[in-house]
Amino acid sequence: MSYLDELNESQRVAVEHIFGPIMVIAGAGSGKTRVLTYRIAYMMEQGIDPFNILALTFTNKAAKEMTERIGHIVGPAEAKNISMGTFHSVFSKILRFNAERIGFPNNFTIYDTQDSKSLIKDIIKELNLDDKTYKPSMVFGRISAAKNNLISPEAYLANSEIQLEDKQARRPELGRIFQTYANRCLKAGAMDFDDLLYFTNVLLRDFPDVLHYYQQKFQYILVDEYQDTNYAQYLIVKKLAAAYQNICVVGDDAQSIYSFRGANIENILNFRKDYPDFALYKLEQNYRSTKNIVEAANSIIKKNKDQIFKTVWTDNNEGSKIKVQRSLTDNEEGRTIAQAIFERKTAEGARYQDFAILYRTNKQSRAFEEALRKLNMPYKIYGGLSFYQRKEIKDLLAYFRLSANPNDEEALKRVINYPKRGIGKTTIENIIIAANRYGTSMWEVIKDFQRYPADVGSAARSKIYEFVTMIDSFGAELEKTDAFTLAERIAKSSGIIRELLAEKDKGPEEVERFQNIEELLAGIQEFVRGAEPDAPRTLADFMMDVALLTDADQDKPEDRNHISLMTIHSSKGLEYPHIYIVGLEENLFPSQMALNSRSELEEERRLFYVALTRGMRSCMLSYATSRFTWGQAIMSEPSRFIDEIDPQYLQFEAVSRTNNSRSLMGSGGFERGFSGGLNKPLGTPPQLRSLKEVNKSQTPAQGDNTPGLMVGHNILHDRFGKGKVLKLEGQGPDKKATIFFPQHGSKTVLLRFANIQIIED
DNA sequence: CCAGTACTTAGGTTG
DNA sequence: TAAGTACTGG
Repeated sequence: MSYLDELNESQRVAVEHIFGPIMVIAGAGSGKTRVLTYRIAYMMEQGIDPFNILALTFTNKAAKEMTERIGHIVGPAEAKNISMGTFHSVFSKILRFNAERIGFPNNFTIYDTQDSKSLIKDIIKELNLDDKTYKPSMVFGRISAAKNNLISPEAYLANSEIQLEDKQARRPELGRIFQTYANRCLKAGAMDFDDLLYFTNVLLRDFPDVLHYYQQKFQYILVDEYQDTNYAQYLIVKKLAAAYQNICVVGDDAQSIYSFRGANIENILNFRKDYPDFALYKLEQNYRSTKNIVEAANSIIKKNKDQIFKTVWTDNNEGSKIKVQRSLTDNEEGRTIAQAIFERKTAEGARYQDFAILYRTNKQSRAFEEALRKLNMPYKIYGGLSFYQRKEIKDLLAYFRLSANPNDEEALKRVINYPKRGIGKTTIENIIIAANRYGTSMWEVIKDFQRYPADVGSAARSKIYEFVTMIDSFGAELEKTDAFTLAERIAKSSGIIRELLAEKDKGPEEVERFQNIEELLAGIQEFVRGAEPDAPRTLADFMMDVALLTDADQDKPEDRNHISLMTIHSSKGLEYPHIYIVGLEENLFPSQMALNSRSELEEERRLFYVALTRGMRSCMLSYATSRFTWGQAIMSEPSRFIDEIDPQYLQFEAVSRTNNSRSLMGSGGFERGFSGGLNKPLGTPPQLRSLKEVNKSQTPAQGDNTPGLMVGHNILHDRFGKGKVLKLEGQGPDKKATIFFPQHGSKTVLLRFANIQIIED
């Protein structure tokens, strides 16, 4: 067993201790992943069936890498049989097997945050609540927190403490929104991210046979990043492990940075209570970073009160000191860092992938992006708006979702009138009203207006009928056709491709949109092609976990030669030879919102600790003295975290490198400020405004502007040019025509307004 | 019904 | 600044 020789003493003990509860407290860079992979490989060599192993990781990427590494030791075929993945992905699979038990279809949709917020927004409107007191993101946050603590809507409403709290905060209707939201998700056959945990717990709580089945299946459980699990995750793991108690949790309290989504450091303490005879191992030797970095990080984390005592140390070289870099503006910071990377790369012959720029908030990426592009250095931004969040992708996915689960309300609302097919806002609102009245989904209503009468005109009904027929026809193909063929067909016959093609010559963004659709289709093709002979590879299969994918997951090894830009949160678990922690300013890092309490500030400090410990050989800290926020330059002070590092590990570089002729004038930021002032539109003078209002009185023709217009006529429109009349409908002032314009596609216009001439040809 | 424009307002991190 | 909504003219 050669790999055991690659472990130090404490690592080896943790690997070989495979029965009973154990906790591994693993300092940053101490070989935690190595312990986990070797432990699983070791278990399998001891004869444990991979089917009986459950390994929960924090990201899909970590799961994938670990599966690969275990595969190298025990063989890929065997490694594949381990249940390894994020909580969300493993639980979503369990839920799909058992969905009908809890009243969901097994092809339930997973709502992403966007979907959830959009639904909440609609509900707030429907309940006639003020959307200023009930801001969708705040409401969503409350609901999410409730679910992470396994509080049902009913329990929420019944809990007098919560109710009092909401009343005092002047949002007494939160419980009702929560209840409505849960109801609508159920009707839509949809779960949000939190539901994946919440309902897994319900399933295991209410169905002893299911619990028993999974307890028998998962006789050996490993949990990575245990410090970032929330109450729901804690309880589920506890239930699953109850029968055999072969549970190994690995974590580092110093790297707990997800309390905002319910992560609870108490779980570490609870572990001691739940398994009093547990074994505790500490991994304290850091193999990743220089002495300077390790010591600097230690000197920071020492300032926190809440922590489990441990001493992280390293045998590595001392390394260079941590440079502190000041810039005048955020844009100059971008140039300075890009320049610094360029110089180091040249001096050391380093590769691009050796560098990472880490920031607190996604929006900071811009300055670096621009600077790197100017210097022609390849970079990749992780996080932010992911591929699957882009509008055009979500639109197409909405069609896929509808095909698999037509009750999916968010998908339906998204595409029932996209591309435009003349189903307007009022129509959609009335469908929702009807659906609510009959306690059913929007789809059921539009499928059968006889059964569920709705206030929808006959013109709209016929268009809806066409839409329903189309979705039905897609649905009928789901099981018969492979994912790629069907996806392509949907893209075409939904009109999305036509829509994007028509806009393609508008500009580079439109071209990119079209390419994104092509990329998605190519991805589906690969999904089908990469399938094992008898594995199901339908579009529904593809859709199963699309909602759970992130950008980092589709990172291909071949194109890794770039500088990485990401938030510190998403850098967790990664390492880079050279890192640049930027935007170290008060109110940005630590975030202004974290200044209210000690515990929040300590979490920011842990975040800084995580950032520092990503670095292997060098680390630079950077801040700017002024920064653009919402179009205004705001002065900023260096972060307290810089002062908190023992100065013996720091080297201050007071003068900015790019402080050359160009920036004397006041670099980027100020330039922007100036031109902003100069180009600022003068604003509409009051006189003009009132003139416009006068004009209003002499507005449009009461009736039809183009009498005698018939279907089939060729016409000339003042904006869209030549076209052919396809359809006429409505009477008097509401009379409208659907006209096909070769250059613009088909449009519906009100004849009262449209400037149309009939032409002969 | 559609498209262009004026106005408002964002608090941050992620599966 | 940038995105999202409300308004308005055709």
